[in-house]
Amino acid sequence: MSKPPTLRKERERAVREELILTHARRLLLSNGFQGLSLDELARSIEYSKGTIYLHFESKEDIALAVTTEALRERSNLFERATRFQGLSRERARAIGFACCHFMVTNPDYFNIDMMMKSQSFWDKASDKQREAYLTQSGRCFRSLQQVVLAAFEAGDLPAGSLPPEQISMAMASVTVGSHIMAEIPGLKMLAGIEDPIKMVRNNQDLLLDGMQWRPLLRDHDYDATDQRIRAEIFPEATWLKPG
Amino acid sequence: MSKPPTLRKERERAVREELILTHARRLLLSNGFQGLSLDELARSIEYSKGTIYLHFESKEDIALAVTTEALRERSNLFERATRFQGLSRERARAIGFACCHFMVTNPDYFNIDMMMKSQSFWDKASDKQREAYLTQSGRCFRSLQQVVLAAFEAGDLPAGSLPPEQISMAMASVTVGSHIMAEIPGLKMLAGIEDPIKMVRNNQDLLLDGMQWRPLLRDHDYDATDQRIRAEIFPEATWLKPG
DNA sequence: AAAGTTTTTGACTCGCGGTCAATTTTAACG
DNA sequence: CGTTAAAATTGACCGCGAGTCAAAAACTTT
Repeated sequence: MSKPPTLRKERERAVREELILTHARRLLLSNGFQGLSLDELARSIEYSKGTIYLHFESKEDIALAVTTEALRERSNLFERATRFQGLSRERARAIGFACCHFMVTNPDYFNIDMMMKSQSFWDKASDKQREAYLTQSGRCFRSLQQVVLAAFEAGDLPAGSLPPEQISMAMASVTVGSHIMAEIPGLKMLAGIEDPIKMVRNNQDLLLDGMQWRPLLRDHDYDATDQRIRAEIFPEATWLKPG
Repeated sequence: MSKPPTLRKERERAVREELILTHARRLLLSNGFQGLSLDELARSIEYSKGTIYLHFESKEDIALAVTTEALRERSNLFERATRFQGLSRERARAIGFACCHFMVTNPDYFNIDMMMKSQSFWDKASDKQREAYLTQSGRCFRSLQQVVLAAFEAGDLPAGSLPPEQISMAMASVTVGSHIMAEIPGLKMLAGIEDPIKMVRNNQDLLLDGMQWRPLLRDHDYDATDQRIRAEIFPEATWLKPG
């Protein structure tokens, strides 16, 4: 009994799965979830529709997989951010920086991600994809939490004010909310928001000041911190104007 | 030429439209947007599917109309909140209170509302419904803005820190974001959030403190303010524990 | 009560997510 | 090689649901 080429088969399978996801991402971003047609996707990848279903349980499953891929990238950015050498609030700022960088790099990620939150959507995805998504979410949250805990240890956050989890949640909340508000076309006009990223970061600053996370915005040159973050951690972030 | 009964017809038409919306709301909340079937809706209202299309252009149009109805109610709450007699930050708190009250009263509103943000959805709605939605959004925003401007006039917000629109946007952002984060089942477990409303309000407080909106949280008894808000403006808000 | 007008209908189309029997490709063996 | 067994791939097919429109019903006018 010769060793069957199962390894090669597995590799080929993985390659094809990536092919599906690559094209699915493209179609998702250009047409949205509703507009993503599995017949079109099958045509794109030059395999039949049935083959797609050897990899994914449903259309929702595919979308969740695409989202998780992006989320994994995001987690990587967060982990890089936590490694910034500096004050605790500077490291928090590095995570905020990572958020914004991800936002710029994946401008349509949030639209898909928001859909995941609905129960009916979640239900139609496979356990495997759900688990993968939660794993990546956990990585993001843990990076944030790590920085918050370090801030308490350093005495940069007033002890006993709020539990660390709630501080992490507050930071995530303001970021998500700001991003959503920035995307609404009507309100952008109404409220005169010109730069979404600037709004997100302003709101993060306000929240962190509200928590008394030292040094407060007015007591430190965070523009200089941004330049260091970019130079030392995210040199690819060309959206940050130097100086 | 006798006056034809156009007025009666118009009234009947309006009644039927309301009938459609009432049943659509019920079905939307129980089955979600995907799960809303127009055949089922037609059966519910005891009219044919064709008749529904005399009132609305598409399924999306119906969902938008349902959302706008809720948003109108929300605007009413906001306008009532602005009438609270007190310090500027107390009035801001009254709006936050209104948000939470609306959240409790319409627990599934946000899920539908989030869908509206996607371009493909918005495109399929009629101009009429789009306009109505924006009108109500504007009312909400203006209530908030009014309170912010009053705060500047009273000197409760430091002049020159941020433009008033950005302050309003920040408040809206943190509220929306907190609500979304609170709804994620996995993270609720992960971060140990027990009471979503409490989280929303905590985050609002942190943001307002960060803006230096006086009196700061620690300098004032806002629990007492809440009791007054409930007593004077929202007696129907039974979710706020007294004392 | 007949003719004209408006309102209402539900059978129909069309496109899509999802399935599975049939077909093709690949591996196994003498 | 040729043959056969197993695995992989396919695309015709199904059911469902949004949206349409010719025909029927209801109503108004003369």
